[in-house]
Amino acid sequence: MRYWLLKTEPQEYSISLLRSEGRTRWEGIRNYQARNYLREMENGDLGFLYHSSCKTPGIYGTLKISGSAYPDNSALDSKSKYFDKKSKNGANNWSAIDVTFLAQYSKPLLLPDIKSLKELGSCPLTSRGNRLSVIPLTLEQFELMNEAASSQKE
DNA sequence: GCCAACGTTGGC
DNA sequence: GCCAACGTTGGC
Repeated sequence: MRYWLLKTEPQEYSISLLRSEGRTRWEGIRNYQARNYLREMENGDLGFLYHSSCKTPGIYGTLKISGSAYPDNSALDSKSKYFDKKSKNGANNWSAIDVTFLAQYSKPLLLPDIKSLKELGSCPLTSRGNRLSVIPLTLEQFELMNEAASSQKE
């Protein structure tokens, strides 16, 4: 069992949309390191949903990985915003995976609060210039952040 | 294989 | 909107 943090911009795909849909395809990853992490994911892994590029970046809820990675066909679709002209059927560089909604925090754990967790140790989320959209976490990091998020007052 | 130019990400 | 940081591209 592994633990992950998945980034999305709320205007792109929000926690409330994931909650209403229940399950979605996590597609459009166009970074090799992030893609490699998608391929390392296993059914039942747990993750956070993080919202970036918004007024209040932070962790908004939890999700579960469903199944394992498969080809991201949006790379082949010239009408898709994720189209990659270098990918072809049979030579598609990119992967997608399904995720299932678990919970939405009543109050998100915002980035300044995450940075204040000294026990977090080194994490790509809080290191300088972080741009990775799929981030692996240790069990300890996951539990620390989950408890910090769950124990927040309204 | 180096590295400058360019594009993108993401916090502020 | 700004800008630092980073990944990718492409000429050599």
